[in-house]
Amino acid sequence: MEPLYKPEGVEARWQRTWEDEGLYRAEPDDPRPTFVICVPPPNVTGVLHMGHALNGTSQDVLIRYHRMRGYNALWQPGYDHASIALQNVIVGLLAEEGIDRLDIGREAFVERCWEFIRQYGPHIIGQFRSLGASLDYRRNRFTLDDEYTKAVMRFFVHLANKGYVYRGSRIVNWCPGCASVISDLEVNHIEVDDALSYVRYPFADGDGSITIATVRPATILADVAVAVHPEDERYRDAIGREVIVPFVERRVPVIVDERVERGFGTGALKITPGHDPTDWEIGQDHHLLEPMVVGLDGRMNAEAGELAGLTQAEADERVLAWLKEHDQLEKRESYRHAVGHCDRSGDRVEPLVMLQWWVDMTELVKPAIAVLRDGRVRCTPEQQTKVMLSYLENIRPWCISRQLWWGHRIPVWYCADGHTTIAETAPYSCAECGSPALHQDEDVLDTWFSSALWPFATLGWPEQTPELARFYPGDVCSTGRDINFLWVSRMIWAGLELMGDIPFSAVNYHSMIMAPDGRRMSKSLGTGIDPTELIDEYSADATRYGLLKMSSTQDVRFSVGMIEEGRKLANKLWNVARLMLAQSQGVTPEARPQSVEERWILSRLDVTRELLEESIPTFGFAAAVTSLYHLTFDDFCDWYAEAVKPRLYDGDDDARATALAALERLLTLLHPVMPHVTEEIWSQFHDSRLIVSPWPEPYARDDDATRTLEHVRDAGTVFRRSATLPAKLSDDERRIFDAVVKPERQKSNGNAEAERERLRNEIARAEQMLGNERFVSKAPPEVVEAERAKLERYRRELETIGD
RNA sequence: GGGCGGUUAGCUCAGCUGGGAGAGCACCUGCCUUACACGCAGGGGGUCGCAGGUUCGAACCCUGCACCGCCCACCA
Repeated sequence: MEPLYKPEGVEARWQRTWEDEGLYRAEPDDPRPTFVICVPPPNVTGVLHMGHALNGTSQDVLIRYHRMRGYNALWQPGYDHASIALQNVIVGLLAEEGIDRLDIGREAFVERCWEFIRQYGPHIIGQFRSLGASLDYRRNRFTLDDEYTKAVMRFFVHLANKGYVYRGSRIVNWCPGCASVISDLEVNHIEVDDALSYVRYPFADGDGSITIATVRPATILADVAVAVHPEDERYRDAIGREVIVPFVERRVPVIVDERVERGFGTGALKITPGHDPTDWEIGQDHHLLEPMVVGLDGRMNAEAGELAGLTQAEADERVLAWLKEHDQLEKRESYRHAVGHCDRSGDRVEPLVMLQWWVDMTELVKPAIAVLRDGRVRCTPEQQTKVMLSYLENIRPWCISRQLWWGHRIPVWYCADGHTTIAETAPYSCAECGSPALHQDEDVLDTWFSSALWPFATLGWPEQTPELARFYPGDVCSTGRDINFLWVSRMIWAGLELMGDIPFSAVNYHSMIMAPDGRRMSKSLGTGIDPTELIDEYSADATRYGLLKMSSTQDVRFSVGMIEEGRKLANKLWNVARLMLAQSQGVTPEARPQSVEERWILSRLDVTRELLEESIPTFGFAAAVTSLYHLTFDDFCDWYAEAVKPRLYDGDDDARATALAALERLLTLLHPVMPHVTEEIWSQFHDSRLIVSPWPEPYARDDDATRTLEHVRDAGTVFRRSATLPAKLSDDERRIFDAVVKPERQKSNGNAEAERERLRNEIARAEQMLGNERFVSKAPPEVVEAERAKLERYRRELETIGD
């Protein structure tokens, strides 16, 4: 064994070995209790990013921990077809070749997508492997596999049969860049600088006018009414009269609606149901027409008459010019407001009225609301429960159709008479008229429609497989907050609807790792840090450690120092193992503690075991790795190893056997976090595999040993500062003292006076507190008692130092 | 506009239900002591964002303010 731990080669070797020996596998006929993690399937469009690496590591810690604790632990890999994201990637790749997707057609385009999947799908799974993720790689699933597609079709038909899925004409978010509608959750509201134009609409009877405010003058062409608030005194006389829409000079009514904000603009709102969500809702209630003057390309369409073909900005100019000419533009003021943009393409979203497929959510989410309320599904951090609930309680219809080619095609067929047939597989004839001439809906489903089924479709649903029976419901879903609504909430209600049970009982939201400058890590900003480079430079073990240390509940800035800490830990472990193994050839590990430091380290190991048993299942990974670091450096190496070293050299077999037993226990505790280096060391003195070794049993704590060690530590501190060896040390204490505290440090004695000063101050403070009657009477007795003990100790120490 | 979180050492962050301000890195001093210089032993460094309040006692609880970040959102 080399003095410097070199992870190159070691990690890949163990990853191969563990997988080849089938140690990652979970089987349905394994009778032990199950532990199942639902892994967010990464998109195939990207490489592993920091979020994947952090999430993968925390899940792997959970899986390895539960595996060691004797669970039948299933962690199943897979990836998502990422309908809109991948389609955009392929469109971009084609564009580089100068090809338009419309030129090559749907079939060829989809084939290009599959080529991409075949090329990059294994790539991202391979990156999880190099992190040491102990997924059951045989069970890899893809959301567009035949079996999975069957589940998606069953889901759609199920919802349609229950009346939740319907086709309807509603206002949608149209993304001109993606040439598709998107759901509300895929819209980002971004602040933009606009101008608010105040426009006079003359009354049709020629008596005066009413002024409205708009940021989109060109949409005036599609106005069907002007609305005011029912209790707005200013407009009481206007209600029921007609106004003339400028430019198109159309007569429209003045209506009342409570959704109008009296305080905004003039308190009068032009109603354009074809191009604004609020207006659309008002239009629905008042049975207004929904004309549209903007087309799918974002330009003015044929309905815009002489403005047809212009961009909206150009059309705005033309309308404003007309208004000025006719003295109907009262004023313009600059105005900053949030406007919807497509999450994928960044294009400004165009609200349009279109015929699309929808899921009516209100009833579907009720069971999900219930399980979140009663704690059957718990979130960490728990504030997220409230966030999720407020989303579900205010849920709106979900638009699930997309005008894309890549994805699950909607299982709906139309005949020439316009009848609709909904079926899991292509029907031979129309369900209504029997016509065999059918054509399938051209659209595909929202990619998240299939993701909602992930926890059970990956287990074989709708088939009743042994896997499904054994591994559903699962236990944990670990993810980022960014897909809370898109994915997590949908798995919960879909699981309850289709399986009649929750998909998991705990959701862990990991922190977001920001770039060192505090900005979001992103490829486009150039702030991304590639975790595979960290693995190459620092090892997977060190990267895992560092990421876990960064995984607090809040968002955190990336700092390479955490990873370096992990590398140091691996190296430290390697070297203390080197010491112990070199001294213990042919010795069988067995805890036969003879001395106080041995009793003490076994006790310390057990304290840490208990701490890990509390923190790991509750996702407190940062606390877990911190305790492991201090256990290894401070307790195991700096105190225990130093103290026991002389006896190892002396050939004390009890000390050697105990050292190996303590090392074993340390490796076991560290294995979930740093699997490779611990397995490598383990293999130096075992034929078995650490990955499947049992988690340590509780060990009787030894408070006496702890007290002794603390006494030596205190004595050492006093000794160093005073250059005077304290008298009353027992034999055991003196031995540890000689081994660890090292007498030659006698020279560093310059601080004796400063130390006396400190102790005097402490004594004065404690005396003051104990002299405070209200403190003594009102503070809990144990606190007062502790203060008395401190006072005693300080006085003793001051005496020990002497003058 | 609504909601959530943050502000602690030069940097990145811990600090659980109120009771002696912590870690890692960086910095300074001394050590190549036969496991480890990716190390060992020590050290300096903080008005816990600001202002009030509750309490014997506040980084922690309450109120207000400032700044930063995130999520949600149909005031045109």
